[in-house]
This record gives sequence, C-alpha cells and structure tokens, in this order.
Amino acid sequence: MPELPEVETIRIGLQKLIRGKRIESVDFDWQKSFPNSPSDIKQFLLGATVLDVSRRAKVLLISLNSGYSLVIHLKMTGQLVYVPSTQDGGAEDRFGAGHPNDSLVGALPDKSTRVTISFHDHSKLFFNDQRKFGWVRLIPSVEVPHIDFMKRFGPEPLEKEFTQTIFENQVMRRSKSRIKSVLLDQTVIAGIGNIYADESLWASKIHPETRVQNIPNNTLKILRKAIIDVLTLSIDKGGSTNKNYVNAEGKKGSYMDFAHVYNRTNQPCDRCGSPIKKIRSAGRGTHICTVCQKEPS
DNA sequence: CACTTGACCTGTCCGC
DNA sequence: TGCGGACAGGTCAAGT
Repeated sequence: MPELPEVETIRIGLQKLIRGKRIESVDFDWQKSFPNSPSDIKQFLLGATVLDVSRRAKVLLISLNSGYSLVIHLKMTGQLVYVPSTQDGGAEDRFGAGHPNDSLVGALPDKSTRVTISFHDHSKLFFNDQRKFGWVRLIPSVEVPHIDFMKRFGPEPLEKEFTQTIFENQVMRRSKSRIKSVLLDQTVIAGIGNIYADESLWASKIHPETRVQNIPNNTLKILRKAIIDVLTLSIDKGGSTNKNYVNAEGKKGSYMDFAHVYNRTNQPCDRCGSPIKKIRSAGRGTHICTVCQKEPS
C-alpha cells in the first residue's frame, strides 16, 4: 500500500476537501471492503458530517459527528479520490487542462471502485482498490484507539515521541532479527513499508540482513535520522507513485524521482556508482548497493 | 523464537 | 499473439 507518506498526503488533501461535508449516500461494490451492517451504516454514517481526518501508522481515520469514525486501510492498491461536484469543476476540468501527466485515474467510478461516498453538495469520495485487500470500517470513535491493531502500533516516526532512546528500545525488542524485517514491523515503528525501509537502510549504509544486535549505536543514530529524513522528504514530494498510488485529488507523487535504491535495479548507486542489486529479504524484494551496504559477516 | 509460506485479489510484465 | 509463472507498496495466520 501506500506507506506513511502516501497516507499522510491523502490525509492532508482530504482534510482540506471533505471536512464539514455531510454524507448523503454510500454505495458498495465489494462487501468485504466495507463489512458493517446496512443498519449501522444507515444509523451512523448517512447524514453524518465529517469533523476531522487523521492518521495513525498507515491507517486513515475520518471522524464523524455521529460519534463514529470511518477507519480505512488502503493495503497494497487502495486509493481515496475526491471528485468535486460538476458545478465547481468536475472530472473533465480536473483531468483535462493543466496537469495532463500527473493523474492516473480517469472518470470515476471505474472497475476498481469498491465504495462510493456521496456528499450533500454532490461531490464524491471514491475508494478504489484493484486487489481488494483494503477495507473501510465504521467504528465508534471512542473505541478506535482501543482496537487491537491500533494499540499495538509502535511510535509515529515523525512525532516527538520518536526519540533516539525510544527507537533503540523498540528495535532492541527484536535484537536477534534482521533489520529490514524489524523496520517493516508496525509494532516497532509505525508506518514504514518496503520502499522507505530500503531507502533508510541505503542512507545509513546498513545491509538489510544485518542482525539488530550487531548494529553499533552510532549507526542506529544515523538510521533514526535517515528514517525521519526519508519520510519527511517523501511527504514533501507528495509520496511515491510506483504503480498506482494517487493522492486525494487523483494525482501522483514524485518521491520516486528522488529514490536512491527502490526500483533502481542495475542503475548506478548515487554514492559510489556501482549497480544497485535486488535481493530478497524478509520475504520482500529488497534493493541495495552491495558496495555501500556491506553484507554482515 | 525467528523466519518462511500461504492467503487475501487483480493486473502486468517477462520469457518461451 | 498466447500462455504460464513471477511479482507487486500490506498484514495476518499457520507451519518449520
């Protein structure tokens, strides 16, 4: 899915676009994408107004004045795209002049649309998901922080709580594991996925298969800073569009233009010029510079 | 324990 | 051009 920077980019967009809007109707195409009962939806979603859009890890939270929140996970291929009503600039306007190349979505709904939320002003929010792994759930807002998976998330890497001490304590909980799998563990740090794990490890010159216990403390300092820098830069660039990520306005992110290893197999390392290699680590495709990132002994 | 595999799904790309 | 297999940003459960 979208990782932290992509979800955050969507959050920023939705906050601006849908806050204060009243939900008029909801349509589904794929029951598993939205498993709540029709009566819950009728009672707590229809007619409700959007209060706020927030994020925890890779989960998006849309709180409503009914006391419920829409909790959304985009997994691998989810998109949340807002389309204004035709009166204030509809699909033709948006995708026609101006930005012909930064959009990936055409007229909506399309074949991957799973849920459509229509607002009172006739604007719409589309939840698209090619692979159907993503989901939307309606949950009482006060219960959201107590859901199992929400409680288990580690610290937010871009919040003050992500101190060097906390970071070291968290990764050392898995001191015998390989660093790449630890970075992907959402209970250690929230929000890092495959792209940003690879980028952070390249930036700190750590081989992904290194055991955490063998990483010196000063290198862990560099790694924490690399994680923060990589995620911050990506949010600044509107996230990474490798395949089908788009923001709330249907537009691509440009972080892939700044990536040093991810999806750059055989291209020269930006530091030393030797070709980037693709290996498998933690069961995932993993990109490294074999010269800069020394294999653990 | 740590780690891998399979499952959830659809689509694309690569080699034959 | 067609076909089979590998692979894709995430996460969970089950097995080694």
